[in-house]
Parts: sequence; C-alpha cells; structure tokens
Amino acid sequence: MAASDSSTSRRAAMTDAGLDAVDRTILSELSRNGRLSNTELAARAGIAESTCLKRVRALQANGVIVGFHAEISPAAIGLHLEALITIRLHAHARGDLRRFQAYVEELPATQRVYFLAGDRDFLVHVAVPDAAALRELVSDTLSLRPEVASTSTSLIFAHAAGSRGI
Amino acid sequence: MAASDSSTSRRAAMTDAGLDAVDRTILSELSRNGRLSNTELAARAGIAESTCLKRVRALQANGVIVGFHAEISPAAIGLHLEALITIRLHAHARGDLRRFQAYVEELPATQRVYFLAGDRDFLVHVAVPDAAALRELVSDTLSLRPEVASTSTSLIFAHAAGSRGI
DNA sequence: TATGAAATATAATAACA
DNA sequence: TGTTATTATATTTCATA
Repeated sequence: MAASDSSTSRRAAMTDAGLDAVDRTILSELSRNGRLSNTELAARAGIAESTCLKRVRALQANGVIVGFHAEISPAAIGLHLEALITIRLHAHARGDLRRFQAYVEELPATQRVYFLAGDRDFLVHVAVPDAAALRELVSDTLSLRPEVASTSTSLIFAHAAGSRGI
Repeated sequence: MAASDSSTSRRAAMTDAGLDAVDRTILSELSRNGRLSNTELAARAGIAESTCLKRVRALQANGVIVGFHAEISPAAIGLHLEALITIRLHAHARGDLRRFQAYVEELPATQRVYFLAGDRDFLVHVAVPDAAALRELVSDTLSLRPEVASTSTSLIFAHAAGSRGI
C-alpha cells in the first residue's frame, strides 16, 4: 500500500497489488526458503542480483513481505502436546479485547492467535510439554481470567503449512 | 532426534532435547528474524562465528529448526479475506484422512491446516480475495467433496504470531 | 568434543551506466 | 534494470582447550 501507485499500465502483467511475475517468483521462493541467497534468488527469478535485491527490499517496504522467521519444531524443544483453544469472552468484557489478545499473545505456550467474528472470540494454537501443562494453561492461566466466559480445547494431531502457492 | 545422544551431563545447563542457553538464544533470535546474519547472531549469542554456524547447522540437522520462511501479508497480495473453516468428514471416509488432508493443503487459498482430535476433523486457515471466493471455496471446493460431512466457517478479524518465547 | 582465530570463498551492497 | 567495483559475510581450515 505504499510505493507503487494504482496505474497498472506501467509494469507488465500485474495481477494484484502491483505484483508482476518476477515478484511472485520471489515471494514463492522466499516463502518456501527464506534463507535463499540473493544470488540464487536472482537466478531463479531471471534477473540481475542488484535488481533482485531492490525487488526484495521494495516488497518489504511495501508490506508484502512482513518478515522472515525460522520455523521451530515444538516437539524438538520439548513441547510434545499441541492444542487449539477457542475462547469466548463475557459480553461486558468485549471492550478489553485488545488487552486480552495481548495477554494471550505473550503466553509462552502461544504459537498463534486468531481473533474471530462469530460466537467464538479467539482461537489460540498452543504448544506445551505435556497434558498437565495444558490442563494448567486452560484451567488456570486462561479460565481464571475474569474476561473469559468459556473455553473449548481440541488436541492437534498434526498441522502443516499450506501450499505457499503465491 | 539425531546427533546429540541422551547423556545430558556433557553440556552445561541443558533443559530440553539437549538445548543449552546458547541454542535457545539462537532459536529465539532466528524465530524473530530468520535473516539475521551469522555475524550478528554470533555476537548476540556470545560465541564465535564459526561456532555459531555449526550450532545453527546442528539445530537444522536435528530437526529443531525445520526451515526458514518469508512471512507474506495476504492482504498485500490481494487476499483481503481470511477465514477459519472447520471440517467434519463422514465416518466412513476417515480412512481417507491423509488423502483429504493432502487435497486441502494443496488448495491455493490454504494458509495452514490443523488435523484435530475430537468432533471436528480439520481446521483450515484460508485467505481469499473476497466473499465470493470464500463462498465458492466452502460451497464447492470443499463441500462437494464426498468425504465432507459438514463445514463451519468463521471470519478472521486479525491474527498474530505468539511470543516466540523459546 | 566443542570452540575460536585466521584465511579464503562467496555473497551482499553501492555506484554508475 | 543491469554491470562493475567494493564491502561485508559466510565458510573452511587448523590450532587449542
């Protein structure tokens, strides 16, 4: 929503948000492998290294690429149990949504938080060492909060990223 | 689960899966910024560059670091609507779970798939251009599959990563 | 076995056409 | 956008604790 303006005629074959085929290749490659070297990325995109560097920087400046992250296996660091917890807040606590969201985001077990429309306010993906830790998280850390009306927990057998098909 | 054996006495102050404080620093930094240079990472972890490089590679070889990925803003690439879809399969189709999971993972809209215990089989995080695309995804792409017994869709107002507190 | 210092190879970046 | 020159970084080698 920054640099590139709305005149779509300047660059060739743009589909969305001013992204052309080269940008899409860059996004696709970097979402699959965020540590791909600029050299290799330029080769795959069919452009010069300096051009590639500028493209990547522009994508970051324009908010298309939000960040780069290492994906850590929860099980490999002792978090053997993952769960999804849906949380409903009391109607009178809806004004504190942002504060509660911040609280949940800061919990060490939290992997991801979804703030939802509909009857459930939040869905939280958590990773914990064992069932006891999950029980404590749900029964104490979450349910004892005054804003929380109810929770519902489902164990996660497995999860996977999508196709990353940009 | 590879290289480092189970004798926890060799290295200092290990908490989980043979990870010491240096490893945790590395994981924490790289999950926050997956493109941190090895030079900077070594400085933050308080170790030599060559040592740092070996640590990172060992963490990858041992499956602790699964990969590195660019985080793309769906809205910035024209996917302005995100939703969570819970999917229940017919009891007789449970044997095809893996196949259905693969199908869902490959859909262009799919951001993430959770395979669950309990009454819902799957939860899928999707990103689509607009409401029409979401309707088509739910009504046709998913509900017309013979395995699918029912779906339930919730719009996502916002979502965020957890604290990444390794 | 893990570490670090130094040397080398590779890549990122900037200046300019 | 690409070519070239420069700087920084990644990586290997080897010595050490």
